[in-house]
Amino acid sequence: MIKKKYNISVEATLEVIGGKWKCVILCHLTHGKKRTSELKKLMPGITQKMLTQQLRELEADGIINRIIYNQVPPKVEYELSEYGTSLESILNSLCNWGEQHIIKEYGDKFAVLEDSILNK
Amino acid sequence: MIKKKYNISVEATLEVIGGKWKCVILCHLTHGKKRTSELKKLMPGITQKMLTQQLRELEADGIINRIIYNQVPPKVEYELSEYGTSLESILNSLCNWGEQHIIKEYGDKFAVLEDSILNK
DNA sequence: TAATATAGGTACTTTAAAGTACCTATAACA
DNA sequence: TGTTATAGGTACTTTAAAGTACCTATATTA
Repeated sequence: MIKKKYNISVEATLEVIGGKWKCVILCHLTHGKKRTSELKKLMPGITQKMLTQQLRELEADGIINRIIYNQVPPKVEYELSEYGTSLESILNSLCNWGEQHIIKEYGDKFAVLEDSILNK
Repeated sequence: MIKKKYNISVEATLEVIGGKWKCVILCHLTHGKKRTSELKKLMPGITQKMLTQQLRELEADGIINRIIYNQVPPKVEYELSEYGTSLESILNSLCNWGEQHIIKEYGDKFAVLEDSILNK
């Protein structure tokens, strides 16, 4: 374990949930455990490689659990770990803020949020 | 104004506060307004260019105010705007989570947080 | 007169993040 | 037999983020 120096504690948070995809993945997982293929459908823009890569990193940081079912074709599910749930309120706040921001910028959210996620 | 499509609202949040520096800058500004040179001291790793660039973007998104004093040498201060304060609780949570995470990973925060920020 | 402090601009380069393409395994089923 | 579904690995390439180096202005002070 290499001891890094941080100038402010938020840097440690960003190491864990920073980047383009991790918050998105985690927000989806706040709504319950998901299979890899479900996550892919929820995130049309992500590639297989990036999805697995981000999931591996989140797993390594203890944020999510990987549940492997021994069957063919393979089935794997991901869920927030107990530690991961300590991020839940932050993730919800980030989502809510985004929604309000969209409303502020565009008037209503229906104009810019994909139908797929509004019909939930 | 180009209408973007988001697959999840948190993407809108990340557009505003994502990246390596914005959360750090904003966390510092939650403790009150700061001059450019103060921010540079608080963030030894950031370059002049990145700092100004990030500040410009945050200003463009309405998150911070830029206060210009007409004097030489120049004096400019940055503060959270009224809209920016809607992020305050998120920023505090992100800092607190990071601190807890550091403690979890390293046992105590003194080992990895720079002295400069602990002696506050 | 020349140095200092402050804030910032700009062209260019480097690095890290992300993406593309192609590969694996295997049971079930048509 | 060969196609499908699922999850994932890997080498390589592209792109965007970040960094480097060097430039500006001007009142004040030594």
